[in-house]
Amino acid sequence: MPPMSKRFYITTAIDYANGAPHLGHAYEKVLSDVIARARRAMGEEVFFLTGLDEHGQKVQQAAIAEGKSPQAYCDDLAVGWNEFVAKLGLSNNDFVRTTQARHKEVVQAILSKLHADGQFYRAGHKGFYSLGAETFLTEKERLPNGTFDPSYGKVIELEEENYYFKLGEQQDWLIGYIESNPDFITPEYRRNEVLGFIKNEKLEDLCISRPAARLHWGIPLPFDPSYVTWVWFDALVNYISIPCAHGDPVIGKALSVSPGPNAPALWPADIHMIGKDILKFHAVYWPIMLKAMGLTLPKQILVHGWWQKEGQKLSKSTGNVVDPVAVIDEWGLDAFRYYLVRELDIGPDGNWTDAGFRSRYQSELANGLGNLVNRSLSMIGRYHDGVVPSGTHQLAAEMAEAWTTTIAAYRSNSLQEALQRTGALITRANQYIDQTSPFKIAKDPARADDLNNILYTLAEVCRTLGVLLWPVIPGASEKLQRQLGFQSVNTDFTKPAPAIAPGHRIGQIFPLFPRKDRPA
RNA sequence: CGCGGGGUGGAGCAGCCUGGUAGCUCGUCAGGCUCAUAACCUGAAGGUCGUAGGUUCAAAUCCUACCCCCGCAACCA
Repeated sequence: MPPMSKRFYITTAIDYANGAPHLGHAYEKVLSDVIARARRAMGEEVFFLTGLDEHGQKVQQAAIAEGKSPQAYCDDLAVGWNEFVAKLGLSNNDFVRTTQARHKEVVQAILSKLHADGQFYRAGHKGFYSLGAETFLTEKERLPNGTFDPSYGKVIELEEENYYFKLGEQQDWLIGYIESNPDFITPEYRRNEVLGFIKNEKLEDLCISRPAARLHWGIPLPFDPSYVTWVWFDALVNYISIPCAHGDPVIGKALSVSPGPNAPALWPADIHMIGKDILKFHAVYWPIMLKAMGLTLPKQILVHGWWQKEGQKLSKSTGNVVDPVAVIDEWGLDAFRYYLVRELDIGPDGNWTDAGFRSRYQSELANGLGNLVNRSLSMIGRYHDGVVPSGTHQLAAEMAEAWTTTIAAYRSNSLQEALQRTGALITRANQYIDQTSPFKIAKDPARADDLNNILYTLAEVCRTLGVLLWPVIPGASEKLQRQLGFQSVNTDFTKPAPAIAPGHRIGQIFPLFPRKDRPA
């Protein structure tokens, strides 16, 4: 066995276990999955991690409200989230839950190490505390007359001691790091946002504990069990606790844990995929935590935007939501994944419209890709008894162009562009059919060679489309390749698919994306 | 001055970093084709690229100011 090389390690943020999954969760997971699949297609070994953040006050309260123990509450939720992951067709290699022993052990090991290193100190804080919301209130929440909104219930002045992480005086090196690593935070405007923040504000030390008397649903501080760990110090650690559990040597060394045999090398992460709402935690706190632990920083924090629905903010209270499961059930997983990737580049906010979804499905998937494959294969069936003829590839240049540019786009995480590049080949092939008119040539036996060239060319184009689209629409890619008569699905970007052998017989033909002209 | 994003033909978007014929999907109009999922192809109409200045031989793209829309604002210890 060759030594395990560094794998491409990609994570999603872990979702907070206080409700059902929605479009935003689906989006981040699909983007990550497409990148993970594309990297595998490029021949890299990939480790793709997603999971659940299960500690915290809201979870504790929700559990009490349902009359369950917090763990039972989380266990029940985790079942639903795992079903969701399967529904999205994710190719994740693990699923972390922060209540798992393998995670908690690492969090405690880190806390012990940092405590021993003198990174923490204990101090008091005095302020207004809401008994109802179980949180300290700030001056911003104070009404002009000095009182607080009645929704906070009884508010008392409280003084409390907690543990703090020495975050201050850390910003100089971080500024330097971000400035000298332009790809660390992507897109660029998010990087600028972080730089603006840490240049203009003094970093305060970070409170990393909560008294267990107030919040017991958390990981106890190993050096003071009367406190539990602040949720972010718990949640962010999942990115290294799971590699550690798999035996990652770099993390093992930092935490003095010996790696197992055949342990995969994962850290540093290649991509942390996150939403713009948690940028500060990932771009400021997390790097400082890692440095304190003696670990290198992740290679890239990739920040995606948020969806609106019909130009309005997604909101449960107004019912302005997109239910990913309902969309998948109605339109299919591939159509759902395709729309998310095609409609919105990673970074900006996007707008989900039902009309837009229907339009992309109809024009690009059904009439574009689906119909091209269908008409191509149907002609091979009709004019050549379902056997791909040998011939000259007449769109070789265009196909090579699509191949190269699509893969380059995947490599730079420009997923939207990847689909546009592939789409250009679909358009070109449809033009080609019209220009060459194989359906006319087929009537003239003297032009059999011309016909063979066309049918062969179309078969090659269709197969290439199947390979290039696999990361985004794996289901349709597999169906396409099966219709082409291939038993095993080609998902290899490292070299163009081998020329279809003479005598190759296509499979059974059926529409890849059936049109939906009338309500079902 | 809290932070951030955006304003590109009727709709939704790309292009902006690395200035140099304004691109894509849909829609509209007119043709063509018939292999195919009433699909496909061609052509046309339609844009002062938010406004005003500036830099430049040249600005959607760089700079400045302004207007308008939108999101975020925390377990804020």
